[in-house]
Amino acid sequence: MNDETYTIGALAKAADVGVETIRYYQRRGLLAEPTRRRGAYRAYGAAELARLRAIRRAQELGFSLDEIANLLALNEETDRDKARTLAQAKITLIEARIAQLASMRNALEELVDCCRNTAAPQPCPILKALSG
Amino acid sequence: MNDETYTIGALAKAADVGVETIRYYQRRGLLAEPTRRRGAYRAYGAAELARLRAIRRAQELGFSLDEIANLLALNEETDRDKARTLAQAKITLIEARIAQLASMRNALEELVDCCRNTAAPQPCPILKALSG
DNA sequence: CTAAACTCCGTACCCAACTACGCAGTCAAG
DNA sequence: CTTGACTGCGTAGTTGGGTACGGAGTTTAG
Repeated sequence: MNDETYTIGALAKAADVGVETIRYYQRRGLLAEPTRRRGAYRAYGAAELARLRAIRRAQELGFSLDEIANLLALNEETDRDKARTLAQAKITLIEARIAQLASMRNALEELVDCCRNTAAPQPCPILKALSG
Repeated sequence: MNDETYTIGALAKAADVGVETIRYYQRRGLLAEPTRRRGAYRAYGAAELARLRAIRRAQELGFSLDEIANLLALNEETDRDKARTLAQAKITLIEARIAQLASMRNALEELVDCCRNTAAPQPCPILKALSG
């Protein structure tokens, strides 16, 4: 366990993911199957750690694993346009989702306000709105 | 097919859901199993149609089927506080999700802007940000 | 009366991204 | 050299909200 090679467990700890997650990424083709060390254990290096961290960063930006596979296959110099297009498309989707959530929130707030401003014998405006 | 009873297919069409969705809601306990008409077919009425519509409205407000089951079990007069509490909690969750999405969008926009403002020989800032 | 359309039921499958399980083989410390 | 942790592998289960399938039986229009 020097600074060049990790077992799967050490890599998982370093990248703060589960061992099964790494195996899963390999099955999905998101992470290359590494060379095997003595015996049959996988041996990983700094490149795999960096890639796992890149996957996590991309996830935090909202990309799916399929999209991440595409992104990470791009060339940093020659595929700038492709990367920007993918990012822009993701922004559009995120904004659509935000708008949808905002309209849910507004509708709910209206109902809650209405509920607060009417007295007890009247039926609940929230439940009323649902039932018809 | 008069105006009092529906077969499952007619009800599905009236509520704009699939036949399988109705059967699924019954399995989940969200919709009561109706009395059977002549033969072994289910016979539905206006109450079931109203309930399906209520389920769809609640879904549009962001509630899960489990939450909807709870909501629809509430009494419109005596459970006002419970309904308001549930709605308020949902608003809080929605706002948290919106904040998360907004921060994704901001990070992506920063990268896209950066990408647009740097020239071709430099590596793509988006891909750079991912890889480290 | 027959054929089409509908309904019955249970069960399996879909999406995404894991997570769990079980048992055999391997490795490192004492 | 043993013990216990770790790893290998394939397969199955999770969540949520359904959808699809297949082989019955039922209904209804012509």
